[in-house]
Parts: sequence; C-alpha cells; structure tokens
Amino acid sequence: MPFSMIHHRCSPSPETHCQTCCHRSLCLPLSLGLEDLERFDTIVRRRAPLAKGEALFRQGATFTGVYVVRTGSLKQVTTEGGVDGQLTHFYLPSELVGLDGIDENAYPGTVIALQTTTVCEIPLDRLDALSERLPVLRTQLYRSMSKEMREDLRMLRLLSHKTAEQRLAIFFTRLSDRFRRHGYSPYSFRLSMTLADIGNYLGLAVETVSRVLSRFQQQGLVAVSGREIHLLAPDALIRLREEDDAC
Amino acid sequence: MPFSMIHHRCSPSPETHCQTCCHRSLCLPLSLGLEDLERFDTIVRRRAPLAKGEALFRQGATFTGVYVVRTGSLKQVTTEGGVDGQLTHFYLPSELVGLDGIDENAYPGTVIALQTTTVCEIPLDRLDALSERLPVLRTQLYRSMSKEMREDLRMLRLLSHKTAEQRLAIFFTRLSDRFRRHGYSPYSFRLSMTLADIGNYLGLAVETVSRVLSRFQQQGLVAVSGREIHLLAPDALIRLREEDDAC
DNA sequence: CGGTAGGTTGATTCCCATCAATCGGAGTGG
DNA sequence: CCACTCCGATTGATGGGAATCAACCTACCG
Repeated sequence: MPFSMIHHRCSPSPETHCQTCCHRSLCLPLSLGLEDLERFDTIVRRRAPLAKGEALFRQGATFTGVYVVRTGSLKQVTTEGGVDGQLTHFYLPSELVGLDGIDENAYPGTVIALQTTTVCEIPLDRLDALSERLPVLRTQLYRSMSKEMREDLRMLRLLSHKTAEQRLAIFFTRLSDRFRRHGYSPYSFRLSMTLADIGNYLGLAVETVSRVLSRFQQQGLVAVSGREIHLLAPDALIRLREEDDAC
Repeated sequence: MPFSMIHHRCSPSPETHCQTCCHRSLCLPLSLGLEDLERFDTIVRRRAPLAKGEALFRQGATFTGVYVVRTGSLKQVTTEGGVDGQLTHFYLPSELVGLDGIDENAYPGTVIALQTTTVCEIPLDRLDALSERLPVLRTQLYRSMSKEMREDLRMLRLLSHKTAEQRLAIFFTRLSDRFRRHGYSPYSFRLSMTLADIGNYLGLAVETVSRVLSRFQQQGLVAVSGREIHLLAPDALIRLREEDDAC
C-alpha cells in the first residue's frame, strides 16, 4: 500500500479551482486579487491523477508548460550517458515543476509520481501572456525561479562538503521545514520515496543511508517505523548539519 | 601579473553601449531590434572596473539588480555557518550574475573579481518594466534563469557521482565550450582562478586537483604552463567524463 | 507459494581528504 | 640587486569514510 506523504486536505478532484484551492497562498498566483485569480484559473489545465510510478513527462520531451503539484509527490530523474539516472529533485504540493525546461524547450529529466498525484498544468505561453498584464504574477514567477536556483545552490554545498550523517540530517530538517510551510506536522511525516531514492538524491549508497538511519535511531534522534518518520530531537539534527565545520 | 582569462576583444571602457558591445549576440537583449536595443541601453549602468580580488557585492547585501560580465571573470562564494565558503559559480563575459538574489531580495553569496573585471548593472525593476513591453526580452530572461537552473542541475550530478578525474575532465571541457561560444579558442586558454578555487568548486582538495592535473599531463591530455592550459586531447577528456558508468 | 522490491547488516576495498614538507614565483623593501 | 615573505602549487605518507560486494531478511503481490 503506497503511503501518502501528506494528509490530503486538498481535494484531488479535477473540479477544483484556484479560488478554492488550499494552496493558493503558496502557489504562483499567491498575490493576485480575486478577479485576476479567476483569470489565472482559466489558463490552468487539471490533469487526471497520476498513478504511482507513472511519468508526468519524460526527459527530452518537448517543453509545453510548467506544473504545480496539487496532491502527492514526484521525483525528477536525469539520465546522462550512464545507465541509471541521478535524482535531482523531489516535488511536494504547491511546488513548481518544469521551470528548468524553458531554456532548451525540452524537459531535462523524467518526472515520476511517487504516489497517486494530481498536478495542474500551466502552459507557458498563456502564463507569459497573462503575466504581461499582471506585474505581481511576473514578479512571483521570477521569484519562484530564483528560489529554485537558490535551492539548487544549497544542494551543491551539501553534496560537495558534507558527511553522510550531515546529509541525512539536512535532508530531514529541510523536509520538516517544507511540511511546516504547508501546515503539516514538521516532526512526524511519511516518506513517499524509497531509501534508494534518498541515497540517489544525496549522493550516497542505499546501504549508507540505511546505516546512518540505524545510527540515528540508536541515538534517539529519530524513530522510524515503516516509512513513518518521527523527528525526536530536531535540535540535535540541526546541530549535526554544520557540526564538523569545527574540525 | 594577473593573467587575463580571455583576450579582450571588447573595450572595457564605460563609454560602450549595447549597440556596439561585442556580447550583444549572447547578452540578455540578444533578440531586440535596434530601437529596442537603444531603449535597453538606457537602463544599463556601467560600473567602474573591479580590481582583482574586489567584491561586486557581498553575501546578504540587499538585492538591487543583476549584472552582466563585460570583460574579466568572477567567482561566487557562499558561506554558511562554517568558516570558509563554498565556491558555487564562475562567471565569464556575457554571463548573468545575481539572478539567484531575487527571491529573498538579498544576494546569496559574495561575488569577487578574479582579475580586472568590468560589468554592466541592470536594475531589476527597470528591466522588469521594460520587459513588460518587450515579450522577447521577457522570454530571454526566463530562458536565462532556466538555463542557470539547468547548469546547477548538471553540477549536482557532477558532485554526487563523479570521480576526481571525471570532475576535472568535465570542468575543462565545459570551460572549453564556454570559450567556443564566445568565439575564443576552445583548446587553449588561461585560467583566472587558482587550483584552490577549482578544488573548492569541484568539491576536491587542492592536492587532489594538482595530482589529477599532473596525471593528465603525463598522459598527454593537457599541457600546463603556469595558468595557461592547452587541451591536447579533448576527445579523450570527453570520453573520461562518462567512463566509469560502464563499471 | 514463489517472486520481487525494498531494507538491513557485515566484510572488504579504495578513493580522496588530511597532514606535512618543500618548492617556485611574484611582489616588497632595504 | 638581493633577501625576505607570502601565496600558490607540488609531492609523499597516512588514515578514514563511504562505496562495493555479498548474504539475508521482510513484506507484499500475483
């Protein structure tokens, strides 16, 4: 049984409109007035839900637009030369998918649902046209892209200098922050991805992830049962993130 | 004597205008007609040249706008908690600096000139206002940001799964590509950054960079004299980039 | 009931960081 | 002009952290 990463407070129904969507305070049109929001709503295309393992789009596919996650979660995998790809992003509700496909007019990775997932599709040409008249929408779009660049940058730092324990600590605390932002419990959640996914994402072998997780449990930092995670000592995890800079 | 990374074909003089700038085919306003180009030119502020080691802006400084490198080169260093920062970007002529500062209205890293460097400053509010009327400019801005996201993504892959030799091979071939794009010799150039910088950027110790470089020279892949680099066997380097995926 | 995907645990190997010493060149100042 | 200094680069020795290889376990599913 696939665990759901979050409790669905938002209906996955395709009938949903931006005006009533539970993510409207975090989504692209977050600063729009009611009237503009309605206009925005008309350019959004609701998709049928994706089943677990199903692809939203594949690497190299022609870029058509960006997507916002409504319920569920996804991963982006990029393959290059070698056999198995690198996992570069996890996407949670209200987050934007596909912005990195604009430049070359093709998606740079395959995006796969980790569970039953619903998304909104926003064709870029119509978004661009609408943003011409709505400065706040334009600003929000810039900010979203800028934010993703900043996130990637943090990831760069993580991958180049952190130990396995630090990576896991950072991974959990960041997930925690994202859940908090979305109004869910930051200290108790379910992982929709496998340990292999996490390892791939963090640049670690599955075995290492498993071992570090065991150590965390022994130290009483987290409690794991199945894919249910409880952060018992978030402060200790936060301390761990930086720690051996002291050495 | 600081080596210059490129042969200056473009005048560093502050009198330069976009209309006559040698980078106009690679820069933001690349698709503008002459009239619009002139309008764009009026919002650009030319800065006095930066001396080697001088900062364009510091981490945390309030975001004012983006910069385009006209001559020279820079590095972005981001410090977080620990003492010495992580080098996240090198910037060459015609490349955009500071896009990642939009979201939080502050620059996420300190950007430092690696040599005498001139930049154009583009206040974001004026760029945004202008782009409202010029769809192609808006598109170009989206593409630039998208491109940087894609580049960061490639860097992620590099840092999480590649060996030291592959990292150096990738580093050199990418530099090579950037020089080619700019019309310079892709097989013979000068490095404006130190080995320590390169190591920091690639997540390697200086010693490792030095050792790999020595190995490359023994194998006849590159020739190094001072900071002058000659790629003798670019094909072999390209092969190296993927190689041990086969294992 | 077998098959498969995901997770755990142990033994071994190896790549690279770290520590340490040395060297060379550039800039400085007497 | 030469010593002095400092920064950057080089080379060697050592150790550690994580990958790899391998075996096994568990849960789920057709």
